[in-house]
Amino acid sequence: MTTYYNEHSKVFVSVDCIIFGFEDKKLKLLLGKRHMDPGRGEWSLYGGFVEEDESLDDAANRVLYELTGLRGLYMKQVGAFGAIDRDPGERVVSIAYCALINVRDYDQKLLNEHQVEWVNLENLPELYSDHNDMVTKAITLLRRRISSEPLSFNLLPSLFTLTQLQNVYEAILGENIDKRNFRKRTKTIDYIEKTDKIDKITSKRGAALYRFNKQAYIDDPIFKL
Amino acid sequence: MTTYYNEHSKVFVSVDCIIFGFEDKKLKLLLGKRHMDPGRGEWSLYGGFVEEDESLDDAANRVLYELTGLRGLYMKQVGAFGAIDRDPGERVVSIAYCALINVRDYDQKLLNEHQVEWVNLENLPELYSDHNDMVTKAITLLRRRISSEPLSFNLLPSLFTLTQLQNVYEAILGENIDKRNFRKRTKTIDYIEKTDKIDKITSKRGAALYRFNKQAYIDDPIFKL
DNA sequence: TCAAAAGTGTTTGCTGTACACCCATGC
DNA sequence: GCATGGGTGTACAGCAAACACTTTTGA
Repeated sequence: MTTYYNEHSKVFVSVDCIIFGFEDKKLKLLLGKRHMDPGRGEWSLYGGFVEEDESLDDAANRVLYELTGLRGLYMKQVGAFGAIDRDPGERVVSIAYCALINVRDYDQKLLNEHQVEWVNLENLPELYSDHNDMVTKAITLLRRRISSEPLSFNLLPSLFTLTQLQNVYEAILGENIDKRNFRKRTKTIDYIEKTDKIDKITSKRGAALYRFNKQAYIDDPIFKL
Repeated sequence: MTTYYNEHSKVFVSVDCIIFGFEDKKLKLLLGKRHMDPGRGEWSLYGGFVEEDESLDDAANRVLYELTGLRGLYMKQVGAFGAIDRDPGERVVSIAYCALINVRDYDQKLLNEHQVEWVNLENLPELYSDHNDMVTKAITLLRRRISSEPLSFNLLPSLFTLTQLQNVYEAILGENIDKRNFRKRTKTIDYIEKTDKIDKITSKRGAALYRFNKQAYIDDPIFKL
């Protein structure tokens, strides 16, 4: 039961993107140093203000596109952050969004252009404002969801080996997984399909490449890994 | 990396409260009819604007207190809703919060005073704006959390019978639970304590009253029911 | 005496977990 | 020929699910 608008104050609303990537068996985050005040020089998530003509989701996708040049990425709202003085300049409410991208899809030139880099989650620096809280919450959600939703594939190329897939789970959950048990489980999942292609890059013997059959998942959306 | 504030537009930010209650083996929602434009007369969640001197969480707690006169209730953010035209009047971004309260703690007089009522979740009417979406998301989160966090106790009096507790789970999960298996599980949970009190209201024979020992939970916060 | 809710154990199947060795290849 | 990562099966335990009858008491 809201009361009349004009008795109330407006605030800035922004979105901040927690962008996860995966490389060298490690989870990474795309971070940059702020190049404006307040907080100039501090490590920060990449964000932007929500404009009049766009929804929150649109704003998050726009910001992500500006940074990566990629569209249609997996993205999910993490939550709204609204402490009074969370932004040192003005009152800004920010909606955090979490994205999962395949590091190899990300154009290296853009790293320099936007002055961002992939930072290992393990040695996360102190971030601007409440961005550390945002990251913490995003990781909690990611850990909870990774076993019941097919998110892991977003962090990998469309063709991947079972070892790569297992490495993603180990990085996110922060624990070692038994190889035989893991592969046994993948075998029961119909839409993790073995292709006839072989990856010869990471091993001498070569490893079978698998792919995620999205349509098969949509037809029977049960996931447990 | 946000750019300068004054290039951007401010918007109204509100909170909306999804208030769950439990009575007669049914989950209920506290709803009212809007008594102002836009949307006058439509069923709606109870909400309010976020003011300059309060955080989002503070605003949600204030709104909930205004409505119920109760403080310290369980409350959790559901998410931010920000479609451009979600509010027919002005651009308003709203943060949905979910609260769990014991219906018997709620002063009946306030029902009339605020013109709200408990509505069975099963026959939920069409709500103002995107409030149905908020409710749907809140229920999804509630279902997911009820088995791994001690939320159910918030919907019950401090002393409750195991049958009442089971009824809460059945109402939230929407399925019948085997009584013996359910009670077996409760027995393994140390902080669901049997008291020496007997409830003689709902049964002739009388049922043992239990209580949730919050401190014991905090000391060993593992929950699985 | 009957209706209504409380209370109580056992069996069975399945799922999750622990565990170690051979294979193919490039260098 | 050896170092590197790929690939495979079994046994056991613990948990989850199915299942039916007795007890108490107020009306």
